[in-house]
Amino acid sequence: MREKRLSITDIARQLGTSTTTVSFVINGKAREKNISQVLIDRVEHLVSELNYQPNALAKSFRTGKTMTIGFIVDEISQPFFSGIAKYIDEKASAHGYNILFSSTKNSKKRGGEVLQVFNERHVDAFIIALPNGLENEVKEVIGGDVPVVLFDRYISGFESDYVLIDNESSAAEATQHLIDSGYKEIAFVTIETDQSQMLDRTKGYERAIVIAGLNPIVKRINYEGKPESVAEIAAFLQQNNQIDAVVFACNYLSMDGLDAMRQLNLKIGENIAMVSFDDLEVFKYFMPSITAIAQPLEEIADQIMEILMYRLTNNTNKNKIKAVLTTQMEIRDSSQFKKTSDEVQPEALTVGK
Amino acid sequence: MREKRLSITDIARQLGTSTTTVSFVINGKAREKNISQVLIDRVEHLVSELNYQPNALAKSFRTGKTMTIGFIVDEISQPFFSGIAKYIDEKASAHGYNILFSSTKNSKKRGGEVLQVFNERHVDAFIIALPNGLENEVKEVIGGDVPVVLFDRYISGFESDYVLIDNESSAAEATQHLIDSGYKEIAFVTIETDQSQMLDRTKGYERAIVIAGLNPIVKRINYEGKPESVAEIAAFLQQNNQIDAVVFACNYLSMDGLDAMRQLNLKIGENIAMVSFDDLEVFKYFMPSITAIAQPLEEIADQIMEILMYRLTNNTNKNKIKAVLTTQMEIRDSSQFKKTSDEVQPEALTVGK
DNA sequence: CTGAAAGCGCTTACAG
DNA sequence: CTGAAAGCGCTTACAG
Repeated sequence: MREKRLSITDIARQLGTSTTTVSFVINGKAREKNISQVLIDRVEHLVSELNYQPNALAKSFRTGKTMTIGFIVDEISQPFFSGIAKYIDEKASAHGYNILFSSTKNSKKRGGEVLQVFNERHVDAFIIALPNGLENEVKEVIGGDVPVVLFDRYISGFESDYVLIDNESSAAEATQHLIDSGYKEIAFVTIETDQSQMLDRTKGYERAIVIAGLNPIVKRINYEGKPESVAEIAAFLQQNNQIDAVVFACNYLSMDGLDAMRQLNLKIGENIAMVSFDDLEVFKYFMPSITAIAQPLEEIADQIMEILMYRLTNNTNKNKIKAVLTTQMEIRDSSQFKKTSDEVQPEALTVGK
Repeated sequence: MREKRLSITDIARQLGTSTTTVSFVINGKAREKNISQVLIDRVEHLVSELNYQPNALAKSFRTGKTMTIGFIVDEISQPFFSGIAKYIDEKASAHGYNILFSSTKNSKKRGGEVLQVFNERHVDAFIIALPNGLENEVKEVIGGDVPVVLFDRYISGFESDYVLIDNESSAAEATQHLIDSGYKEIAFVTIETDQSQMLDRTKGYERAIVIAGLNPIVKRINYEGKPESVAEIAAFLQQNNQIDAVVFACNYLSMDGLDAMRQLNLKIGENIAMVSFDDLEVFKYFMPSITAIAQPLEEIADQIMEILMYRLTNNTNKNKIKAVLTTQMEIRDSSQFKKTSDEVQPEALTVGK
């Protein structure tokens, strides 16, 4: 099928006209180029009769546009990223764009390579959750003429279009919710990182704790792998057994925390409360269900695509666009009002296994 | 940066040689084409000095190869598909390929469009979880000269390379496990579909049930959306309250089932046992943890890529390759040996909200 | 209003 | 051993 494909020359020849005319008609520039209606009709008729499809490769080569968007994230299989990917794909497809994706594994080296490869492929735009330390590569590789929208995290001092959520106030809200529910020893589990979203979440937690006159208890995991993380969280909770509530700073930490608490035989909602930053569908079905800060995935994707489409059609405005979206706290059973010790049903401890 | 790019002509001119020679050297054909070592060295030296990168678009246009693989699934955000995507990306990147993805939303129409668009973009190969009814489109659009590997499901009578799992025996094994654990009224919840993987899973369930002399109880959800599905499952469980165990045929049904059981206040592992076809990380941390059939994601991706690389380098072998992988049943608490009624702790019913 | 033609940056058959 | 040149299928400045 691919071999016998028609070219624009075939169409022009059959019509006794020029490729110029055919090209103009096909690309909807007929009016603007003052092609006569008769010719337009003849071209359109033959094109649809022969089901002629222009060769996208030739077109890309000629115009430099690939109708492709590079989507670069830490790991595509993380629910947050695959959720964003879903909506980005929907919206990009509607505009005739397709998504080329790759995961950086949170590695600067791998991130640089992906950036380079996608740039060589001439993607028309980039959507990136950028690993730290890659600012120069982004600037250099992309060289200013390709639209880039960063999301999930920002690089301070790095000018770019951004779509973010209000991490600080969301974390503060989650913490305040635990305070309001009567918890006094509220820990915050995050990762050892300089990624902005994690720092801002920590800041929000600390702000709420300090205002309430409580002691901040922050645990920073040096993330090397799931088993290590689970062990570290378990050790932390064991060594600080005064802790009555935990805010986990992102969904994989919440997961690791659930594993740790299970291993320690801690009963969520009984011995310990928790809130997860990032919601997952399952959290609703957990016993008890898990309170979570839900990021507005579709809205994030919407904003990203809106900015991108704007840049793609009109990149003269050099003012950077920064969208900061709000989150939604889904209050569930894991953060119920704190039971005093005599309210705890002793038999509860025997159940759930 | 993009504007001032060097072309192969620049290199040739600076070297006083021809583009032919430069092209041969760059593409590693220098030896084969008997280019003298002196010339090779001079070309390589200048290329690396100027950091010359061939224009990928020109190359694709000329050769028809895009070093791109089209990855088409129902929905990229489903954990099974994003998990496969993760490994496919890793392996494809290692071979210099990148992944263009799109979701079909399980729609024949949308699937056909994606197929068409990716084909026009000249992807070098396709990896597809094919919606039913799209066999002709695949055949027509792809036209036989582009490698295609189908996964997750097969289309009976449609010859192609496949990577599948042994759905029937996996479902039989899961069912048998429930039988062995003392359950007698074991239901199977699937969707109304003619997709092979779901039919095979149903077959496996029925086989085990019949051999054990039990009554098959199959519920087929006409999947229209999550709330409807949850409601249907809930109604089904309520109307058939003799059911003491359920096998859910895929991960989103397991999720919906968890929601339904929660609404009915059924305690998993107490009032009702369950096994999920498809494992999720969270199932390990559930209270109780959920027994699941785990598909070997990385192995599936490995097989897909192995077949693809074989086809991409040597597509003369017309015999189709069919890989059928085995699953792993992760036995957890949701399918514990059935408690007799006096063993059930009555207070359990008051816990978990 | 329309067409002849150059040119994008490669690859490769062909000639010597 | 090496190079001049055609050609892939488009787009578009230019001429009329």
